[in-house]
Amino acid sequence: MPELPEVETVRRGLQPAMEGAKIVKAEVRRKDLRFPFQKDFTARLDGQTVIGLGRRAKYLLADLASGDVLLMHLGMSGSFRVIEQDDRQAPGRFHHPRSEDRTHDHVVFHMSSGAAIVFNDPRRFGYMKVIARTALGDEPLLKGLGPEPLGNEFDAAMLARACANKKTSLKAALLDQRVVAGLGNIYVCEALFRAHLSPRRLAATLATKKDEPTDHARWLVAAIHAVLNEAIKAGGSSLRDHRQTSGELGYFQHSFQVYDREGEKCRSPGCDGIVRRFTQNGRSTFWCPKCQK
DNA sequence: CCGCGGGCCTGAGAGC
DNA sequence: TGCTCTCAGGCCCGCG
Repeated sequence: MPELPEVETVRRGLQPAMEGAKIVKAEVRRKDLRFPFQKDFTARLDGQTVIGLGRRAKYLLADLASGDVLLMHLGMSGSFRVIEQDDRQAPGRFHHPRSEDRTHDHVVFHMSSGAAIVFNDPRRFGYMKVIARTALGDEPLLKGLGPEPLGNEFDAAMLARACANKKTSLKAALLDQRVVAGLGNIYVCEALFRAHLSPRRLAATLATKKDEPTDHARWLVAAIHAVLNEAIKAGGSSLRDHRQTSGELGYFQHSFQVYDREGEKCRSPGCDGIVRRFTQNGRSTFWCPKCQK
């Protein structure tokens, strides 16, 4: 499911239920998600107070009082929902994708407040792992990640430098988590559209020969900032699986300009182009050939 | 080192 | 209705 705005939406939804609360018991309902659970996974969570809930790229990180960090990734289809104590008696009251089908509820955190936090993931591309906070810097899953797109370090100069020696397309470069961490297929398509840049353009064209950022790099950074901030404000995009932790839908999908709009009219003012789709590195790219150059 | 394609899973939707 | 096929928001790994 989830790109940065969806993960951030989930983080904000989980925060009130997790921060300051204790995980009385962690329940794991199968032996693996994408990877097998660590042998001591539940033992390291049981009885732990959650100090804070953060996000790095598409990862959620729960800081525990023990000094461990619980690392969580939603994969393609992972979702969390928070069931308040009052609602646990009446499960029909909250909405959830496939709300009748609890088959894919793989992990439950039973919290000291009486709330249950349930992780559901049909495709099981998601995963969870407990690591020592002191080992965060060596964690292979996080090690290669580029800058946060909404962080201070990410600007046109940095993006240009990261792309300067790339031999690949702009689309592929923005999907590369080493270049910038947190974008996925939807928001890359949308950002390129807003910047009026072709997904086929070479990534290296964002930099001059002296590795200085071009105006295109500046447009693109502005477009990335705008689309992510707007999407977060909208609670993310709900296509198939993404829900907020309350069960509510995000609504940024109504603001898509190109994603999933193949054959429809370009929404750029004054442009009469048609949105097209093609495959790049095995993924669908949506764009307007008329106003993205 | 880099870039690409395959594979991991299940479910939804299209077409027959 | 039901089968088969394609596709899906991510990321690791092995290959050239």
